[in-house]
Amino acid sequence: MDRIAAPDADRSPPPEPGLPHEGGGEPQAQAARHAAGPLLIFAGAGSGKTRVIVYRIANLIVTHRVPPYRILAVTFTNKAATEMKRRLEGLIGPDIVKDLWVGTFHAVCARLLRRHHEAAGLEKNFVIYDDDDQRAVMNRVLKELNLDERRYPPRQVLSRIHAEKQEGRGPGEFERNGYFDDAIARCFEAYERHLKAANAVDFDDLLLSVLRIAEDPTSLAGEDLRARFRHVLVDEFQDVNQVQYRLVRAFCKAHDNLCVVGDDDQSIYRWRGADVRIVRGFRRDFPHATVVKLEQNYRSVGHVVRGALGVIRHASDREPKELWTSNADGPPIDVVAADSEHDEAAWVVECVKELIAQGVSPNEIAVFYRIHAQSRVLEEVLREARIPYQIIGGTRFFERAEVKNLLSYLRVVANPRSDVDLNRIINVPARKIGQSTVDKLIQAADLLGVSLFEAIDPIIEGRVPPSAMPGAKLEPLATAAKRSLLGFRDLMQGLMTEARSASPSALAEEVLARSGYARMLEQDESVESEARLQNLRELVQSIVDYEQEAIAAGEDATLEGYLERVSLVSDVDALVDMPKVAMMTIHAAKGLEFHAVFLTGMEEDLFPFRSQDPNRKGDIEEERRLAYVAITRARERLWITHAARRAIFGQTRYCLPSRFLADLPPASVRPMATPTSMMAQRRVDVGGGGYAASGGRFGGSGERAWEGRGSWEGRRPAAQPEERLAWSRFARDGEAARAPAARAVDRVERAPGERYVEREAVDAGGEGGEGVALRRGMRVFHERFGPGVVESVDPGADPIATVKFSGWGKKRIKAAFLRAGS
DNA sequence: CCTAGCCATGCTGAT
DNA sequence: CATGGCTAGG
Repeated sequence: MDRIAAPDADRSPPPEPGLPHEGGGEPQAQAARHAAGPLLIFAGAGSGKTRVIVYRIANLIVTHRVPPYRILAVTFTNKAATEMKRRLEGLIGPDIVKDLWVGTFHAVCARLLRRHHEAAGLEKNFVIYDDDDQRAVMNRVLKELNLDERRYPPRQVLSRIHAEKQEGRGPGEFERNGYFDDAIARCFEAYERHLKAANAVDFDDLLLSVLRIAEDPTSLAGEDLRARFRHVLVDEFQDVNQVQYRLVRAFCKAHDNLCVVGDDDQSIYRWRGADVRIVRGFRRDFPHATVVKLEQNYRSVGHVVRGALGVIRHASDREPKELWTSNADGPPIDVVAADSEHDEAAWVVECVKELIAQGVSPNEIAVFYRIHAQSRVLEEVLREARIPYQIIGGTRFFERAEVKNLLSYLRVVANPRSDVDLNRIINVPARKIGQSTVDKLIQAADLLGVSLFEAIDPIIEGRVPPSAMPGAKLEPLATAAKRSLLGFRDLMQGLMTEARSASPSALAEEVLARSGYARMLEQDESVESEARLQNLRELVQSIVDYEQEAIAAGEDATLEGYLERVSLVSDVDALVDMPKVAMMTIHAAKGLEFHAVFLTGMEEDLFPFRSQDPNRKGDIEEERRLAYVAITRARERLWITHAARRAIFGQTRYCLPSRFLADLPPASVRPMATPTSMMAQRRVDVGGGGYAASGGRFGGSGERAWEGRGSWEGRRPAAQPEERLAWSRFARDGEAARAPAARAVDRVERAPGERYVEREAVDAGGEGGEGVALRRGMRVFHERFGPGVVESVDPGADPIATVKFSGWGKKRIKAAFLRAGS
């Protein structure tokens, strides 16, 4: 009976495709056996695309005798790369696998760029600047150009620049429209100049630099890049940007042995330059391409597949395809109405507990959310319940201040020209080098045209080297500042000397000891300092891990090697196979699958997300595809939760269920409400005549395929009318809400114990209808637009309210046409 | 001239 | 609500 304890027992595995001894006429096998020329695989969610790539690589090596080092397989995360290697090792053995080029675009390009750094005008020890570093550079640039950072927010300027770079354009090709763009163009130019001076690259540069080399017909390095690979495979092809596409085309120029696997329905990275048109235009670019469609889903139960299809069916502009499955229906999707984010979290934890009690391993359970800010409440409740969990992303380990500080020390040791890193640590721990001293140092560096580190000696000695501009004059430093600066220089030089002989981990220990960083934290006996020390120990351990891995792979463990790896890992990659419940954003969930999935915060404005900032326009279509990705991660059990109110970004919002919920086929859904939510509901029923009698969209029909089936019914009976209400009354057609109007109930911030107070207020309110005052945050119902939330009210004899409706947006409505909604 | 504490202001998603 | 810029104190 227990399908939970044995998750995939009733699932037949897909046919084994593609190994030489295998026959098979399935699309999977066809794709795996395809040997030469362009190949496009449209792979629906759960159709086994990783399997196809793995078998195809094995086939190329075993049958077609392609040397492994001539094969490049690009994945989207390091985790996917690791998984791919693991599976290949089982097929063809570790010795062959270690010669393959498997990795993310960024990791592969970093490796190639180390090899061809000269062609890109970089030193071999270049460092990779992350978001924070980039912002620091941009702040300096804005200051240098005398631009007001209120008018030119560093984030926005950077995002413009990244957009350009992702299209393959440099400052020279920047198209200006108006004088605002002139400023951006100057920032762009200065930003590039600063990176270059610091011997640093950003993420875009990793790809762009390699691309420029690869597309250069005259350079030897370019020739090497174009001839290096004989087969190129790209996973998640729907999410490549122009630069990445040009890159793979350059790699394949000689032979067109390009195999791409993608699903336009899962394109969720448009905001970072991904261009779905690339996958859609592939057949135009490669008219002789073989096209294979994988449309059978082997992963999920029927209800989950149909739920996902319901959502994606409404997407405009998709490649025609129809995902299907022969898997059993399985349990329906539970759509759960909660009262608040706390109520939602409590529900999730209860369900998780139950799953674990059923024997489901915690690492087969995942909790998804749209944005990181949602994770905190969930985390608190899980911790309280002593359920092991792991948060993927968020305030990531490598973004913690202490971790970044230690890394900055190491990066300066590796590359003294890295100004951002030097600036970060020059006074950490505090060593009496304050802002004014640093300012003078920056000024000196600008004047002399050298890095901050190189400017230390000249400024201390007050001498101007002959290379400097004529007439250059340095701001004199106070004696105390000179001494501090000298101490810092000696510290760093000592560490650089140490680095020549010590291992990276030993060097890290030295940094902590000599810089006084460890002592600073030890002296402060606060809990935070304790945690920071622990994080630093963890970081040192990660260096040790790296060294051991490098030795095992027969490579040298270098500081540069470690720093590069650290710059490119994401937390998804760190997802360990320990029995922990995984919590992550949906973006991080792409490519993963779990037995049970909780998709939380399914509310308008949160998912689909809409920014407060009216200048930033969301993309509903991309949000829809994101919902599709989320749903298709679940193999068997899927809960989708939404809350009626949610405190987020420092304010309480009143929320409508997401429009995507209305797209789920009713027959695959089991609507529910948390106990607290039901209480809230009953209050309204008492006050206004109630929805209970109305039944609702799912009430009384024969649509409930789940009725009386499966062990879940017994444990969590859901067929009580009340429990369906909170969900059903927001069904898209608004049918459920034809019930007699409930009167105004303002649910603002009321503790559970206060609910009778509220009810009294309702009872005292007199007749329904006119006498009801509309208030901000109140839920209302309109005959045509359905349920909505009041945003503001223009008072008067005939008040007009601005109401936000699910799926309709904001409308101005006369209060007389509105009924209280709940 | 440095440092520590205060107040204010932006916030999706990630290699 | 967290980082960061700013001010007052040392």
